[in-house]
Amino acid sequence: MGVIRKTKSVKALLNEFNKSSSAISAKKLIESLGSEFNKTTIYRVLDKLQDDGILHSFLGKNGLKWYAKCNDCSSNKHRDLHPHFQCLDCGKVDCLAVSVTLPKIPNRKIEVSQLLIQGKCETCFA
Amino acid sequence: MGVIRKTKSVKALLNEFNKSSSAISAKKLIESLGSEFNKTTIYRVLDKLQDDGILHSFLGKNGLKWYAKCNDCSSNKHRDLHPHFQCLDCGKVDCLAVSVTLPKIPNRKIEVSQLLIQGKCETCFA
DNA sequence: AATTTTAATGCAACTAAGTTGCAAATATAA
DNA sequence: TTATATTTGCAACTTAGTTGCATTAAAATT
Repeated sequence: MGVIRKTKSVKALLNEFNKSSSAISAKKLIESLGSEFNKTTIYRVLDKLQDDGILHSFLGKNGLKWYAKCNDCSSNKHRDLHPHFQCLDCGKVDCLAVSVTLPKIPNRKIEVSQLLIQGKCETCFA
Repeated sequence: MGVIRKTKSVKALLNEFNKSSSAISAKKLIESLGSEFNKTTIYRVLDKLQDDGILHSFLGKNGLKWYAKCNDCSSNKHRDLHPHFQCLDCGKVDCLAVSVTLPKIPNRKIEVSQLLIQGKCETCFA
């Protein structure tokens, strides 16, 4: 919730997410920006952008952490179901603009949900 | 697909999964069986049991790997949607006996899906 | 039952994503 | 411009999971 400062690293990261609407893994961001910024900084800025509701995160293949711009999500709560699609061939991950209805689960309180769909993307599905 | 041998480690692991129907993390299994078997062995047996369709795996909180007994899943393909519920308080994970309908996604081929629901379980939801 | 074959195991060293503490640097407020 | 609070880099660390290889133990063959 902190006041986020417009530092070089914040700008650089936001810029990456504005280039395309795909999700980007922390690993990838460190590959592309790691010579300019320390990986600790990258992790911390991503964290902060998530806290501020600008990005949301989820786990992809192999437990890698991915981030994507929040579109519909309210800034501080992430209660909605985020379906993500990861291509098992090229590794690309997209947020799907589709809503999924959760099953009714009695006696439990749902706080977050994560739906990861894996397969072949438009490009790799020949 | 290899012929799986009935070794001590295989029996011990199967025994753990027969004790309860909850999912168990690899980490937990290493904690409870790690003095008797090497962690490498545990990881390898889990892998093999998965290959043979006896267990299935998925990623929980923090990207930790969890395993659970396969009930409805066909032995070699895991195309069905497996909803899992992880309690954010006590950490317990259960396979939900609920079916979830996947959205239609044109031009992509769905191979696996994973739905992780997080919140408070029956016990922790007071 | 003894031997051969093949798969399973232990060990130690490694990999890699992500984290932590702290001193130095930088952005913002005063 | 100075004071304050946040951000950064660095190096060292944590930890889940993996790899190669020599040894051991199942199961198949004789």
